[in-house]
Amino acid sequence: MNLELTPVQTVACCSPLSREPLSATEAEGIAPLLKALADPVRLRLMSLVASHEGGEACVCDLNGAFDLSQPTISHHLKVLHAAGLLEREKRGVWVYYRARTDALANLATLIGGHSK
Amino acid sequence: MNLELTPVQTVACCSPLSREPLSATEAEGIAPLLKALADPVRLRLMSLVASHEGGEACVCDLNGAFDLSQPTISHHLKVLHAAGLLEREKRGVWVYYRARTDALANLATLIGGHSK
DNA sequence: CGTAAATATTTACACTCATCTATGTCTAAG
DNA sequence: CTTAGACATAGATGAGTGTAAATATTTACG
Repeated sequence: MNLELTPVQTVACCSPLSREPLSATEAEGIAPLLKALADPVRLRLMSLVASHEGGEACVCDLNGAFDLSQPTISHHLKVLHAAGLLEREKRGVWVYYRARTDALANLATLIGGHSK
Repeated sequence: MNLELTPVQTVACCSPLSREPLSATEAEGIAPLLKALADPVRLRLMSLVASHEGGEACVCDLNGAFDLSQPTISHHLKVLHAAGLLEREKRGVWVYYRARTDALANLATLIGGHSK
């Protein structure tokens, strides 16, 4: 039912914001990625995972950092995963999330346009 | 009525996502900036303004690029301005918007963390 | 002053979203 | 098989958001 390619692929295919105008389809591909990051809880989740030892963290590590219910954290992780910003891997009873640093780097290049 | 500091100032004061965990207050300061960008129309608006000749564009230049009513474009510009991503300057009958490239650069550094 | 043009504000509404509670699924251990 | 723990899903609710229509504000020019 979904005809879109993953946001991660989308963000890698266009020049920085200030170089040339974004097309409508490009913008519609990138916006979901930013929308996934545009939440305080998800920002902290990304930061926690990305800065965690080994570049990964299990949900049990993350739940404690927030004053939110476990399903809420699970929901936010799902959003970040759906956007392609987090990778999931189940090991035994635990689920580990790893940050997609390439996606973050591409996004940063698109926004800041520091080089290419 | 608003007791918060501008998001532009907020984003400049913390290390990249993958260096150390974001605090709750930091995340709440940065999220509005991303939320302002997390819309296809606003992304294109930022791109149009930033890539326009002279780094600025008047609303009359922007309205035509979209299939939306003028008040809607005005609304989106207001959101970007409130977030500190656009500067406003009225010259005669026209209003010119200029992209806050420093804010974009800071945001990119925070997300991508390419250096410091 | 009066009119026209450029842009902003207000109001209203449909839609999305963040969160909770309750429940389900999977894995490991007795 | 049963029980417990880790994580996900489902459904509900209240708050927020994108859009349009109508209206207001500002500026330029006769």
